[in-house]
Amino acid sequence: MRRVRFAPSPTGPLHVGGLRTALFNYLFAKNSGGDFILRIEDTDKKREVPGAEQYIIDALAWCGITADEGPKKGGKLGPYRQSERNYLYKEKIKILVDSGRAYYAFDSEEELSLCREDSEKKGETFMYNWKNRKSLKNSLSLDKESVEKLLEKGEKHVIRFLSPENQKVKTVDIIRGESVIDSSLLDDKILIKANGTPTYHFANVVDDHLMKITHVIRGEEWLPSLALHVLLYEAFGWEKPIFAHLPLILNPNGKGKLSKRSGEKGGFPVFPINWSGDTKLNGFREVGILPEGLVNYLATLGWSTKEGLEVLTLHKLTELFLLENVVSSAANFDFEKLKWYNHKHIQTTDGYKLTELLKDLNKNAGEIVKEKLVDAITLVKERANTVCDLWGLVSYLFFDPTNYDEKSLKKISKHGLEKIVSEIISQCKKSKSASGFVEGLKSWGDGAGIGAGQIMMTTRVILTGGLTGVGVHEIVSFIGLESVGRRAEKFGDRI
RNA sequence: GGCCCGUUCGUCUAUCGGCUAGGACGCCAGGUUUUCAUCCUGGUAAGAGGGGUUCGAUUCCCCUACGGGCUACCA
Repeated sequence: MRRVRFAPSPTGPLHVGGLRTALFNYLFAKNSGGDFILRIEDTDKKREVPGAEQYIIDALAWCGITADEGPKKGGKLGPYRQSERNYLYKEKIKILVDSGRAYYAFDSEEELSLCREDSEKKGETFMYNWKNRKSLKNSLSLDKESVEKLLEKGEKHVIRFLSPENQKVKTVDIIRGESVIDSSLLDDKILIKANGTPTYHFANVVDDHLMKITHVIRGEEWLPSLALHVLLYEAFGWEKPIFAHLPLILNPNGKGKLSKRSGEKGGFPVFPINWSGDTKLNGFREVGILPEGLVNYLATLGWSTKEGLEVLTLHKLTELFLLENVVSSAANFDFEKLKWYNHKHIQTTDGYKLTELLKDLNKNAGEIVKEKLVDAITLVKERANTVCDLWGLVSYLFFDPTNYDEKSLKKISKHGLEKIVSEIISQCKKSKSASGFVEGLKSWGDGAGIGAGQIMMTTRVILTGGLTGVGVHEIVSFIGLESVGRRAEKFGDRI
């Protein structure tokens, strides 16, 4: 059975890149009834942000993605926070040290940054590996006794992986295929930091093995580390999972990874839901995007169905998802297309649900009687791209226009205007229903020699303040003849 | 700089050696809507460049260019 994991760091709100990774993991697992595991990679306590873990869980839940095992949910292969698994890393690193695949290094950070500066001056990149490890301060260069003495003394040290000097490392990524890396280009990565906690590379491999992860699906930024991870598995003698590196999501112009800044510049969020940390941030939810729309759009970034299907629900996506159909090239984020997907999902969402969402998002809408608003929204929802759009589409059904669109005024003819307005007012008094009103106006027009189009356009301007909106008949029937009369009088006063 | 990954319409993508290069978003035009939008129909627009391999390359290989990622005691 497939077991996959999403392993974010709680360093801030989850952005769409991370969300897409989570989504693909989830779809892949659920496609075959496998397990989706949430693991919090909080080994770097300095960077941890309060509330971030909860945010990740909430954001995923909003999208309909729930973990089968995780820090809150529990599970038989926990704990699911790396900070609570240190005893396991201690246990496993011993295996590597004892077998000579890892070693103690006593170089201070200052010493190393001096080395880096030195190399940089020569136009080189400093690497801690087979080339120079013998001339640095570690258990390979020092004799056994002094190493023991240093350890006894409690001298600060890290534990590094001993990268082989001259080995061709074959890596396989099922999206990109095989690749061979020369291990002499690798450096002796730190596995255990001076404070005794593991780095990503070590914790990741140990946890994936212990949690019986079958497929590692993660962002492309990990591709350069794949050879190291493969070497780590081999050093332990563990079976490797299958690796898949997802292409990155880039800014709309293709320059750089999608970032908060580019979202600000382009006028769109990059987070699923609002973040209320030290800086407040809007999410897609707050600008009126449905989780169904976001999920659908994200799924098409780097993946597609053979049949070219476009509008799909989460449920349908899990049915159709194939890792083989994931592409290897990065995708530019396009808010316009997201809005189109959202538009499609709004059309199939019922008016009641949309009303609740709008009431949360818009204070004015919150004050309107729910049943009335449901009716109005049902009338207009097929036109909206976002939940927020709904308000603009529906407001003339509740409020008299306060001003009239210039262009629309020009379009309705000047002469006869007063006659039309007063006829509208008198029809309001005479008529019993919306259809009676419309019919009455039309037949009056026939007699007076005024075209029906002209009358309806005028009525529309009176009712909406412009030449927009649902059918005149619908508007009249929704707001009632009394309101129509009032709006006509207000309009009459204006001209 | 070094290493790695990538490159099909403006954007997301299809094509697994035979192509008049398909679909979607966007944009434009027409129709429906006595308005606007929705909706429908049509149009616009692409294989980065150069070498190979082949009867035939968008597809396979190499080089170049461009873009991206990594290069931390961050993940």
